[in-house]
Amino acid sequence: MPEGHTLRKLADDLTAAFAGRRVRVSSPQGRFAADAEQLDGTRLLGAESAGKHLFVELEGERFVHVHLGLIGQLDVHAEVDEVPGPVGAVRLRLVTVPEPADPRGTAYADLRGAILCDLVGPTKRAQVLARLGPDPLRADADPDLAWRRISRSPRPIGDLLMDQAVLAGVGNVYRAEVLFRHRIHPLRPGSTLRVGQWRAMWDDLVVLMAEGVCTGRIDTVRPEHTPEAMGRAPRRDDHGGEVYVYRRTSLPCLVCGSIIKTGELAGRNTFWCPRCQPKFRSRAVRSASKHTGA
DNA sequence: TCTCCATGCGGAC
DNA sequence: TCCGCCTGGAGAA
Repeated sequence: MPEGHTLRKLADDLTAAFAGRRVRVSSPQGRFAADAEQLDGTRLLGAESAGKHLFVELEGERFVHVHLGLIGQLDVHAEVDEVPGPVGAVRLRLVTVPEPADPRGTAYADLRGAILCDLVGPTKRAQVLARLGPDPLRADADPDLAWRRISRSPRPIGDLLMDQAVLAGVGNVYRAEVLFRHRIHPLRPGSTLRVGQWRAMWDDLVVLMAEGVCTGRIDTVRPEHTPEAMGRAPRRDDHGGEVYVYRRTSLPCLVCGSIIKTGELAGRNTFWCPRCQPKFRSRAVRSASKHTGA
């Protein structure tokens, strides 16, 4: 279940296992069959991720554009002795072709359940990239582009962080966690943030997501809040990482002990601590309430 | 064994 | 705004 760090790791794994090698391309499920036939036997040049999008480049300026959506998965296997028969609905399968000059073992990759699997050219690829906001995992990303959108928008920051045109690669877990780490309520309007708060969140995402690429999990708790440091049981969850608020509804905040709240934002559940992330009140409201005692 | 829900998004309405 | 995608883990039955 992917946020940007998952896609980056998949792109790296695909590149390591397949780059420069000729591949058999098939679609056992059949939905990509016509495109697979066109690509079969060509050389795979590499893979890259942008936000939650993955592009696998093959000879002839052709790219397989993949988006895993919520339930898609891509399994990459390097150096296997034998390629097993496809299990389940495999939309796309890549298998390396042995070549005498290449001593590496066979690699294969299976794609299932993806929301998107299209064969595209460089123009379409460029269009997809142009629609995306800066990706904290890309060295060429410009956080000021995101700030321009955020600082002008009345939309809640929790909504803006999930908007891939504003910021690419952040999903529901990183959204909830980075807002907690910076003590920002998810409903706070983007236009009320200060630039320093945004830059701090961006810098944090750059580090957190890079760690996620290395570990394959989303860990966001600081050293003093790890299970070891606090003497508490580690989290047992399908994503495996240690987090402050994500899916911790009704549990006590690791920092202050308040009960974690949940609510829907941008069509998804989000989570926050009511004490660590106080509801934002504008200067005008604070000033008025000071006078009225509210 | 069944049912629900989930790190997401595009398209129909 | 809802539904489809059609996987897989958790908890209910």
